[in-house]
Amino acid sequence: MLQGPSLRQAPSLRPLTTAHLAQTMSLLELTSVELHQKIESELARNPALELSDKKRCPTCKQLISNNRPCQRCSSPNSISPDEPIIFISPREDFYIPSSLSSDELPEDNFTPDIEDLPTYVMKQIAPDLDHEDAIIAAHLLTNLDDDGLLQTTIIEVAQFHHIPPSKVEKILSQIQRSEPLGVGSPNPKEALLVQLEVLNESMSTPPLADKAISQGLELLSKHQYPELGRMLGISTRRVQEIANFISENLNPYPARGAWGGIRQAPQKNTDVYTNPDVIIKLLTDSPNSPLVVEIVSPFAGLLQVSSIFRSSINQAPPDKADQWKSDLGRAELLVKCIQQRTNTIVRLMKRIVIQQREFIIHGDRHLKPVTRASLAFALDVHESTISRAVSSKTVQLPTGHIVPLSKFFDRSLHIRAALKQIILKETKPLSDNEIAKILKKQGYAVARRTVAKYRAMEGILPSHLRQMQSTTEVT
DNA sequence: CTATGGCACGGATT
DNA sequence: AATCCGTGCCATAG
Repeated sequence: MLQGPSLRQAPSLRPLTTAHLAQTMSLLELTSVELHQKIESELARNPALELSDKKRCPTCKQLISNNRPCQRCSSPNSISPDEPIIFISPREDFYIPSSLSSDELPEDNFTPDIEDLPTYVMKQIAPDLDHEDAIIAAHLLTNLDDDGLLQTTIIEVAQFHHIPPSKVEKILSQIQRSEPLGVGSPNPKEALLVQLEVLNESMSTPPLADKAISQGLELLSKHQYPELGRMLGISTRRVQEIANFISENLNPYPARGAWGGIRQAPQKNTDVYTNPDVIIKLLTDSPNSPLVVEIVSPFAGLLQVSSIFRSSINQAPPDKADQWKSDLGRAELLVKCIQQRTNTIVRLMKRIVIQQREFIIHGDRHLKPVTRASLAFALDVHESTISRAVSSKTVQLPTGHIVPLSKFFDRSLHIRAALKQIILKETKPLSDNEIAKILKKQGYAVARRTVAKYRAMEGILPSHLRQMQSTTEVT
């Protein structure tokens, strides 16, 4: 043992702190779903961990220790318009398997109540169907999951009704083309393809986007853009554009945008388009109302070290003593690190939400370019901390769109939004050079080459191909 | 000749 | 240290 100069801490504490740091870091990178999984597996393995039985306020889901309503809900006067309301939502109810959820799922008063999905869709297509078709449609619609994806197969339905699969297919494609677009698709991939196809009728879509989805969805969701680029024979940047377009305009889980639900069990979790980690809403319809920021943090406040386990640590059988001890340490560490993770995210989000209020409410054009580094400075944390916290997390905006948190750090988003407007308002197709000039007038000094890049990123065709296409409607 | 896309370089960002 | 992004230069298409 070295006699180190520092006597401030017991030697055994040393590795604990570094482990602590390391784990905090790695936890920070996890999305809420990933964290949820980790906690669950840890709960199953580690007897020192348990979930407390604290109740949560039925309206705001904050933890409450007794039967009093939580302060936040009982004193709504304390909110000032500029201060965002931030709270941490365990949301564990959404992860409960369907057997329990059907009747125990509490009202979700963060999303507007709408009629249930099957009837909503049925109303749209009913006029086009005869009686027999309607029965099939109903059959299909009752087999949707909460994401709006089909849980049965075409063959199965066809056999059930003794009709050719092609007929079922036809009806299904009608369903897929109604709102929410892509509903009834058997998988996210097909949902995306349908959406892309329909969208293509009204606006320009990036070339090869269909191939990227049909052949490279795996790579796409893993962000392996260079890889995918090679596969399709296009540049990485192109792939990036496609990916942007998809996350902007398409939704692999058709019902989720309108519905905003969080479910989804062990599927692939490295996906941008899955459950949000943060949900931002307006408290009221007024654009001046404060923002409500819900930070999804699985089991927040519920996970704790079992006090029974802790107090009986001394009575451990000799052969198990080490094991117990390490379990206890592990549990304490995990709880602490999760707290820290949550704390970091809360501070981060608070700052972002205040800074980017305009953007959140009024859209892309109002995003203030802020680098992670400057935010790190403001929050007095290391840059890498911000990077980790931002990477791979997603936010649901008041519009219902789920976007990557990194969108808040897009340096050129506001310019691209301005560009989109210019194109939208143009009467004759403007060349990149002309667009660059207009942008310059608006205060965005960008090179003509850059305009071309932005244009491509937004999936806008070059001027000579833009000619006749917007004859549909202009108001 | 003009408009655009590819490639590559250098500086900023992570 | 690795990656991203804006730009300039050049080739190609119309």
